[in-house]
Amino acid sequence: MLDMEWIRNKPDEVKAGLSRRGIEAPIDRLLALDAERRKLLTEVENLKAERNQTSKAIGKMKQAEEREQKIEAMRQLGERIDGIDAQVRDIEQALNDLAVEIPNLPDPSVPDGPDESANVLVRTVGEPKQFDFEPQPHWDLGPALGILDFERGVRITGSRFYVLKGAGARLQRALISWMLDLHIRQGYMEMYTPFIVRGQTVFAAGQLPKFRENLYKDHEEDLWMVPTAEVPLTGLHMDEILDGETLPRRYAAYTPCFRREKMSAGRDVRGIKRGHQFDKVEMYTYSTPEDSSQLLEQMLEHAEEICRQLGFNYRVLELCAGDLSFSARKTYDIEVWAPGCEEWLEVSSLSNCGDFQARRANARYRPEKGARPRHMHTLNGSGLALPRTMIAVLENYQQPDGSVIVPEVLHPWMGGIEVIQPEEQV
RNA sequence: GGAGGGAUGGCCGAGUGGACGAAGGCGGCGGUCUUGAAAACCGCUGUGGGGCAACCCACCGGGGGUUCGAAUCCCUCUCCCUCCGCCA
Repeated sequence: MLDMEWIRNKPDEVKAGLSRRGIEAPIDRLLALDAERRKLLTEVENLKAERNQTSKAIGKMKQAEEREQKIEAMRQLGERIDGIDAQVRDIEQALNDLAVEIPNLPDPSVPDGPDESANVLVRTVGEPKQFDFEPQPHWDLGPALGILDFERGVRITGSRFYVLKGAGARLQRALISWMLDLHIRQGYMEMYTPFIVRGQTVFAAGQLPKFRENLYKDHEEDLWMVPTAEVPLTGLHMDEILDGETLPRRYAAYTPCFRREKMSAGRDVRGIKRGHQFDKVEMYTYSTPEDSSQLLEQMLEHAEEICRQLGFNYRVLELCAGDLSFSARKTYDIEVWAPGCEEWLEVSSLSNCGDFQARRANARYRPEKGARPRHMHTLNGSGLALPRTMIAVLENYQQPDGSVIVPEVLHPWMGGIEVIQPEEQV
């Protein structure tokens, strides 16, 4: 949610920012409603002041005649007040309906561009791994090793679901544990959150009301399955006022993520790259407005550390204005090279959302004792998305015989498995 | 799922429809006293909105209603607690 006061004072800047995203928001309509709202508010508040004052006096009146006369006058005044109040409510509803659909403004440092083709390559780290044989894609490797089962996933649930088996399931769990432990060393507090949340929480993160069709929802209750840990972590401090000295606060959480992705049916159908359910370890930071830019760079570094320790060849992209997601004002993506399916896989997306989500969540902090509360800034970033990390591990560490070497950093969690060999009896 | 009880300011805890934005206590901040500290005493101590100065409006879990006037009465929803049932 954008700051109404800012829209009122700098409408041209707001329009310019939104047009960089390729969006023409109804700012003028918003301003007209806002002016009307304030006009009516001033009017009705004056009437209420009069009513309050007279009602107080009525309580002390002795003469029945004067008393009755005033009561009648106030009854009529009350009707006028009710009428104007109803108008104000309608206007506020209309105002809100418009405001909640307007995306965040891009940070001034974000490059121009209409879509992903204009994203800027920040750096590439490492070289594509060289093989003296033809590297296989994971959708061949995994089933051959008996650690990845598409047929049974489809049988249980439907298309785009799969089962990880044996060392495959264990490898994913090892990645989760290792990444969480690394994030703890990087200064994050590990969190375990609910995986289904109320609509208000989804709204706070920005996925509602606009992206309803991408979410799974309980059929009779207002409960939604999380599309990312970003959602419960944004909800964590809803309606709170935190002590400024406790910022920044860094949280890391493992959650499954559920996405209907109706829009993307037909894309990336092969393999485990894009499913309706996937696991992710997420980093999240609450910060002051002053620190958030620098903290985004830090979180990027923290995610890159994972890629480096896994020995990946990866690249960092900065998203252009037209490719930013709804709540973000600046975003970096990290992509790793998968030699089997021969593509760059987005394993992480790190965003500074500024005060956009905090405003929707009413999450504030007090800079110092006695000072007025301000909205915090929120930042989120994957560290990392599991299926794509699994793809990169399998495809980069494969050997000519189809076995896969387990990266050394994961050994403590693999129970002695250093090479994944074909499983028996699966 | 069934029965009952509750929800008040940072916390605890009062509150007969008009004197309550709300007693009292705790905590916090400032001051007096003191060489310093403690104690004692005095004062201040919520959020949002409109004007953006004085001031005004709203908020006592959420929403709706009764009334000239609601923390206080009515309806409804949510959440919490206790007991029973069921379960991991």
